[in-house]
Amino acid sequence: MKSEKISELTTNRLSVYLRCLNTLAAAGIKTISSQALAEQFNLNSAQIRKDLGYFGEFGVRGVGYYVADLRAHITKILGLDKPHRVGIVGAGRLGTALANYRGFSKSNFTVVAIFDDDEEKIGRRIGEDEIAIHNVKRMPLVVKQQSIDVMVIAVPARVAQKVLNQIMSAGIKAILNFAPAPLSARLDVKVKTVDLTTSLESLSFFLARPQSKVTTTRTHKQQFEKLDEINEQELK
Amino acid sequence: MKSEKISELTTNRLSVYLRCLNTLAAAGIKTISSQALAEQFNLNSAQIRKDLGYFGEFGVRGVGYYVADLRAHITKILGLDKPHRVGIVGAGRLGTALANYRGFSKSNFTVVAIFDDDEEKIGRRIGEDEIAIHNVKRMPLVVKQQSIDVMVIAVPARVAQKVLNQIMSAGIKAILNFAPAPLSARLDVKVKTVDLTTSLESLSFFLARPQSKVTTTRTHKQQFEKLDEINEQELK
DNA sequence: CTCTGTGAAGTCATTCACAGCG
DNA sequence: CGCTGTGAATGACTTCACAGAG
Repeated sequence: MKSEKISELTTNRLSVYLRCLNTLAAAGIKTISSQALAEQFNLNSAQIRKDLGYFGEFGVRGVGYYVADLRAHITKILGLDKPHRVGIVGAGRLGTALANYRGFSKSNFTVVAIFDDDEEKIGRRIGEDEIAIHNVKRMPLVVKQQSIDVMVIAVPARVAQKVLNQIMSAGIKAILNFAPAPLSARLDVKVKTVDLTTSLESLSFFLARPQSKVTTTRTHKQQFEKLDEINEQELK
Repeated sequence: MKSEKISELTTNRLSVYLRCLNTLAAAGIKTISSQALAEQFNLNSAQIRKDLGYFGEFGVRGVGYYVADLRAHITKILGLDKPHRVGIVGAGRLGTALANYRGFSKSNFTVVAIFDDDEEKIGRRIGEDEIAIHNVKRMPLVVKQQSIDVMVIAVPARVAQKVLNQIMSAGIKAILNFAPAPLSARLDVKVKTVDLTTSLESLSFFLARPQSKVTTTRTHKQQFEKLDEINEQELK
């Protein structure tokens, strides 16, 4: 176990490995080698070993990794053994869709509050879980009361920096940003931006020049494009 | 103008530059140097010049770039001068939220169809634009009729690969995937995955070890974290 | 004299390849 | 003997630094 700096590329991949292990565990597979794992999910075996190597020695030489064991380790590494409580700023379409999204719960994330500045919306409750919409001004208070540790920005780009500043003032250190805006944050605060506009525009570039193949970032290429093995399943 | 391979990191940044130029144009600024652009938006001036350099010589030495001119060039490079027609597979919460999202239109994207396999939903129309929900089996037909060139996957991970195969069969070459699943695609098809689970889990990792600073991918660091210049705006 | 465009250098990430453990 | 863990090699991306255009 070293104390090197861990790249975000590595943490992203750990999340992917965890997902793969979940699939394997569900299939009843008890043990797997880095090679088998790599082949099955289009990854690189050396990279798996290297990524895991930053955190310890979880494998057994000559055998591979015990699925349940490795799963527990990665869960711990990613801090998913402790629950996270999520707030969403912006009760628009995206914000409410995210509030209702059930996919987070598997990873121990629960949406517990929504914030907005629209008097019309404040006080209402959203979705089956009846999540309350609070006045954005009460954020510091609600963050404390509800023990929120992750905040999602789902507001227009125009006000994103202001909202980010409020979130930082409320003491939040981890933020998932959906606003297509360049944001500045303190160094002790982590902002992860998901930019749908950029994603689409990048796809548009690909369409605009089908001849000159765009080089995909290697990680993604491996993860998502298996060389030619087109596995055309029947149309449903 | 060279004919090198363009990295996806570059195309992502072109999209960001375009956004910055839009802001500048709106502010009435006619001309800007790579340095000024970099400072204003937390970018690196050499990288801006290098990125642009792959496509031509758009600047004027001693002056910088003409905002309107560069904007037109990048728009053309990204293929945003031609409209794109988008289909969404999955009429769940995420799919419908995306169908209603107005942010795409600025970039010349229009959502024209939704697909689902739920008989309850097929035939209905969604949102102000009354976008029809089609049977996913009719995808090849609707793709042709509506000239769809970009498809969004907003279905559960379980069926994502199957849906991707159907999309590829329908002749689509550019796909934005929201399903948290490892997908395989033909090499002539571009799949861009937006993985909310991985994003959140990566944030969780950051929270789990605040001591050892995670090294952010440099591009993002520059874009989103301006060294210490905390600009604490008043709470609204 | 300023700022672009670009080789060269530097930094970081991935893949190779193999020593050595179980 | 198979597979991990890891230095060494390769490759990709970013930043530096400066020649030369305007």
